[in-house]
Amino acid sequence: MSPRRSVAEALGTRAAILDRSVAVASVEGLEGLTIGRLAAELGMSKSGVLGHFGSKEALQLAVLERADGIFLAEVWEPAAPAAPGLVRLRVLCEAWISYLERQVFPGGCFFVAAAHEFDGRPGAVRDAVESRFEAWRRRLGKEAGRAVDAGELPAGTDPEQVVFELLGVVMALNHAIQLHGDQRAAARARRAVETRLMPAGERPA
Amino acid sequence: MSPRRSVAEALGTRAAILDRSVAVASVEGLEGLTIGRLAAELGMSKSGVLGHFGSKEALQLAVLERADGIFLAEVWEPAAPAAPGLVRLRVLCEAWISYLERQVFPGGCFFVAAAHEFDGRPGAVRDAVESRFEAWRRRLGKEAGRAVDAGELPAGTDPEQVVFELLGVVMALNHAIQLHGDQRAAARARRAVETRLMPAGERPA
DNA sequence: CCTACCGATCGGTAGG
DNA sequence: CCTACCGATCGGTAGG
Repeated sequence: MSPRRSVAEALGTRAAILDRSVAVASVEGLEGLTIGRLAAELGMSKSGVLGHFGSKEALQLAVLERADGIFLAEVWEPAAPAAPGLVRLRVLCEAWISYLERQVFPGGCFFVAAAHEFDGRPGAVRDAVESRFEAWRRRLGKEAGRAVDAGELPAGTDPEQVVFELLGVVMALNHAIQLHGDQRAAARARRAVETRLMPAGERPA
Repeated sequence: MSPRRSVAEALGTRAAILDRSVAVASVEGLEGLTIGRLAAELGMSKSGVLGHFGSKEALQLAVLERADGIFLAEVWEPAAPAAPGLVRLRVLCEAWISYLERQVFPGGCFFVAAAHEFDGRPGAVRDAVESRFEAWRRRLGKEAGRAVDAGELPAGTDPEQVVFELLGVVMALNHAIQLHGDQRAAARARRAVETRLMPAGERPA
């Protein structure tokens, strides 16, 4: 009848564990995230940490969900008010580049890192990462398709091709920042996006 | 005066360890590569494996060197006979795409994976990965520069911008193959390279 | 949420 | 190249 911790306190603890986990996993990876280290950093026991999730895999899935919330708040939401089609696609790309430039996650894009870590290991974590990317590509593809339909991009442009190339630009930027600490890369990424999203009729000869 | 194993046998063992290591690390990562697992798979003792390298980090560096040899043989050497400039750059990109399509390393591009694994951890492995990428970017940049100088690419084209964008295309391809098993991605990558390496004067309006 | 514990595995060493 | 071993750490559980 009188739990030692209130529901609010338990939720606060859970949130604190997830915040710390996102920060650690961003740099060390979702496997490098260990219960023991997490417990020590939070001044808790290992079983105290694990009790909130049940298993390491469940913790990893919760961390992924938390990271997705941050990503959507940083990249998708700022673009939502923009006009659908080419304008929104450009705003999305700018928010995406800015998210990497500002190092919202200290280890770079959380999902790109998770994709590389888990693409060779079947399981729930891999499936979750894959479905996040698919959802994101659908979102971008929808805007690219609208831009083509509205005549803002050249007729015959394949929206999925555009999304593929934009994803590549962002991955190259993430790589340049994280591995080389290259600050000029953001300007390169912006230039590449600009070229790729040049409106119909404005292409240079 | 009479070692239990001849020098040739020791070199053969070392090569066998490295072959196995490259295959494992390609999928599980350079940290996921463990001495104990390697020993079990090779029917050796842990100290037998470790004796050839001295430490896990030294093993990782040797594995990286081995992977680099494979990469150069698969991607650089086929392009060496091609004419310098735009032709060689195109042949390089085709070999690079083919290397990913054929999954020369079962886990995808060894260096992209290693970059993500180590970009947040200072040390000799990280430095080695970074210098491999720099060498590769210099090679590509040199060909791109020649193509610009020869008028094969539009005047004013920034060779480093070209390299940045090509790296992005390849990274997007690697991602699509490894995470999504998307076989159409190679065609997308070829299309993107073709657009990016369109000769001066052949750009569509 | 804790203490106390489990078996497994890690990288590495001693000594041969 | 082996056996035998080291301390440390892993994810997870029992019991409270």
